[in-house]
Amino acid sequence: MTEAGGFPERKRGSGVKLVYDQLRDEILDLVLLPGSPIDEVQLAERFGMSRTPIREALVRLSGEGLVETLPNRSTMVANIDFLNLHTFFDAMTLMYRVTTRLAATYHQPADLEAIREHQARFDAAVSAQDALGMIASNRDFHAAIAEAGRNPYYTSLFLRILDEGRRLLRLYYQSFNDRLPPEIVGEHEAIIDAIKVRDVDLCDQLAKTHADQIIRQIQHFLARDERQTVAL
Amino acid sequence: MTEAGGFPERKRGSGVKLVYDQLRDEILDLVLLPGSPIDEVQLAERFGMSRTPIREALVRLSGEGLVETLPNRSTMVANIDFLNLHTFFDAMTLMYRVTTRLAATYHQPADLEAIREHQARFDAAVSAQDALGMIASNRDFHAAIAEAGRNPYYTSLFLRILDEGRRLLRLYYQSFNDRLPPEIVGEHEAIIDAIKVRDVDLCDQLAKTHADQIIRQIQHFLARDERQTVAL
DNA sequence: TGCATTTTATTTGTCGACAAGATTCCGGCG
DNA sequence: CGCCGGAATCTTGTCGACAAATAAAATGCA
Repeated sequence: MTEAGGFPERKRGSGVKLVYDQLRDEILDLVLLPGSPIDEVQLAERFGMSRTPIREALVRLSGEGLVETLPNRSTMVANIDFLNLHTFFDAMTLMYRVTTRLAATYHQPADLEAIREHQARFDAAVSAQDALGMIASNRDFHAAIAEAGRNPYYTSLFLRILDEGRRLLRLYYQSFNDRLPPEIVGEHEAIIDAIKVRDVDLCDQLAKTHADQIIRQIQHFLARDERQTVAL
Repeated sequence: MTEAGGFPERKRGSGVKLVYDQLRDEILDLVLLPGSPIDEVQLAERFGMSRTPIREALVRLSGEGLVETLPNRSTMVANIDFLNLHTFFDAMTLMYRVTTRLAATYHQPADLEAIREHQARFDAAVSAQDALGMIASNRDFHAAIAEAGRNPYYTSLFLRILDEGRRLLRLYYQSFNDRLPPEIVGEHEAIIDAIKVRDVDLCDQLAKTHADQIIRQIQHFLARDERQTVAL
């Protein structure tokens, strides 16, 4: 399990970002399950560095709500609050709408290219029936739209929501190995077109429909999941 | 300047919060001016602790955008981006509206009391012509409304926006020693009433008017400030 | 004198160590 | 047999020290 100190040399100051990115990915991909404790010493050994940079990465993750830390007690991966999912859905819908509207107004040519690129990747994931790829590229697609809207306040909240959503979806795909509804591809295309012709109202409407679609999907999974849980 | 080690004994784990709160206040109150560098060693001496907790507090502040940190270089108090104030105004208006609407729907009796308490404090500050007290209690007033709305996603973004606004207002009050328009008191009362009777649409409308009022005020200050700057 | 380069000094990022809380384990007592 | 309290163990928060990276100063050269 442990290794003979064979760690790649890393530049000064890169350690925190490394462990931050890695931990973040593992949390969002549910490699680290919600509620599971995080041991600083263990991480330090794993990454071959001292506890200090690990600690800083954890503080950052805590700031983004991906990790919960009780004073003098172990920090753990943030739980998913199933009881208040409606607040999540509400915020998600609003952010979908607002960012898409703003993208229609403020986007520049380069933005459309970036958005199309992510959509292509999403399309490829759909063809390959790669559920996890779909989840990731769907997130990137909407993140690119938010970027095009050029409002950092919205973007930061939206990114947080998208990540939380990624975690949620991943939870269900992991359990049931399911697929996202194919309508989503077409909806993405429609959104791109609406952004391109700068039709704000259409963007708003499409974003709302799109959000509803995804929410319905999640609720569908959730209902199924509850049935199984009860069955046991 | 330096002291003979006479620091109040503090509990283990309280150090970070102490320095975090203190720094945060000083940043928002413009005691620490935007763009001014922050010296970790100096802070460590000032608070009578090692650099480690200082560092953690700075990382937290950086996560909230109150501090900007370049790798291997000095961290400094975050600048105010005057060129993109419109994104700030846009987000502020939306958050005013959304949180007030949600408060109308989800508030409970205790919430109204808290809101009224902050409004009373705001009123007192107005009577005392205490501009800084007005700024602070205005922020708390709206924060309490957001809390009553019970959507942590909105609340966290709104708090960040309110703090940024506090810094902006403080900037102008510091320069001109001015007063907020008295209409605000009445607007607050109207908002409280609308929340109490759970009139969502009225809340929305009042929140928008209120946001416009404050934005106009800030822009008014900003225009004046530009004139003075040019005059020099 | 002015510019480029080396040297010094300052500041940050990381480390290992240690002590305060917390947790677990264990034995004593009711 | 179960509950309580203390000892041992583990984890976290904080510290001082050191080395890399940067900034500042000093030196050399044109």
